[in-house]
Amino acid sequence: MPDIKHFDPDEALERAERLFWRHGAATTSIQAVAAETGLNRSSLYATFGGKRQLHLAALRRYVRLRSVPACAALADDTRGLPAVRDFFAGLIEARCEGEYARWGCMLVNAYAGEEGADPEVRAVLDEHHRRLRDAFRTALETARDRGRLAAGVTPADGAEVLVLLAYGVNVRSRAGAGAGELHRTVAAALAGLAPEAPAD
Amino acid sequence: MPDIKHFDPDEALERAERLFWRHGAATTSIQAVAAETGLNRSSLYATFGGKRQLHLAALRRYVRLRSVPACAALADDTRGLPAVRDFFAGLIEARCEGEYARWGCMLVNAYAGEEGADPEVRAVLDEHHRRLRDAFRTALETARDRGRLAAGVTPADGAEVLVLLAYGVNVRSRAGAGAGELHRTVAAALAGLAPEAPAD
DNA sequence: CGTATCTTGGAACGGCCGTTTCAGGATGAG
DNA sequence: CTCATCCTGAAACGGCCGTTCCAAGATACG
Repeated sequence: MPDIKHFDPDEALERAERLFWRHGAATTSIQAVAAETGLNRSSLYATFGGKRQLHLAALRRYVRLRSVPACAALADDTRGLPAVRDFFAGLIEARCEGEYARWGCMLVNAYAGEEGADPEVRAVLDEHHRRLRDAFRTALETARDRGRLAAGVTPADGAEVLVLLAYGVNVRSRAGAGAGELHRTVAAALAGLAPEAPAD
Repeated sequence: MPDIKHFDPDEALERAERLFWRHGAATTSIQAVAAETGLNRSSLYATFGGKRQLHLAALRRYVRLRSVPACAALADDTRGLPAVRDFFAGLIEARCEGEYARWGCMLVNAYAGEEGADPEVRAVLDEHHRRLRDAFRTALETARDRGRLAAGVTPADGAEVLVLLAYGVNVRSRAGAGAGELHRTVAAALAGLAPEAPAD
């Protein structure tokens, strides 16, 4: 039997993910990934195939471990608007404090970069957009069914608005917007979704 | 007397602006700008000083000729919410149709790229953010003074929400979102700003 | 026309890019 | 232990990067 890998591919991928997330695909070199992981370039090429595939794998890891769980938590939260409120609270926290502060969202960053032209990247971005929108819609449908959604708002349209709002939060947080400012802004936006006289 | 420039610097800057806008700073080379303008690299360096300064100059040109006029039109429009509605209509049109379709906003693109780490770039972005927010606030104050703003909304908070919404539109349009979808979403968001029973 | 001054074209710089190649070392089945 | 198999490290590839340098050309004053 052959030799076996001397490192954990997923741990290396996580390091690559962070570099791509923080600095973007264009300005992250294979050299930099090799330095960060402690691996030789040959091992990276043997494992992932090249920069394009490595970036895609990192993007998909980000979706799998960060975007999907957050959307699932939102979709599974049966409280209606409070679920939306907590989703944004967690988003702002993650974007403004801790290890990933001011990194923005890796997917939104990719939207704005040249890498968005790649069809496979675009597919990942579109899939994420749908997932987040559907999670918002589920939460808004719950709110509506309980009479806790403002009269003029449909869950479908409201969900699209909330996705754009989330994109805006991701953009602004990368430029250093404070958590307090973002919390306040999101609260104002969500206030428009609740009925004038909240039932609780 | 010396020789005189054999080209129009602002025309060259506009070509550079378009390249940076569409492809981003990291993936636009001086070579590419030279090819696009028909100029030699020496002329570019003699006129603009280097890639960093060229990119900054292009960014500032974008602000001066595109962002500032749009914000001024919004701030000078005394109709209140209809001014906001028309601002978004023009934005979506520019982002989805015509020459610059699917280029997004050069400033929002810069937010997401590595170039956002540059303090001078950040200053341009912050200035633009304030300008757009203040224009929105002016429009919302007008609406409020005429009783055409929903009860729970303050102009200051509403303006911040609208800026995030605009950022979201810019992000999504770059990924190919349709004008119809964006118009619909923006309309839903703006509906939340108007009083339940519109006065007109 | 001569000349001082600036622009221009083109070559050249070192350096990093993504990628490939290959010898040598590690592995585990037989 | 043998050996086929795969992995690793290091060197090398051509190519493009941003930038600098310099000779040749264009210009407008005297």
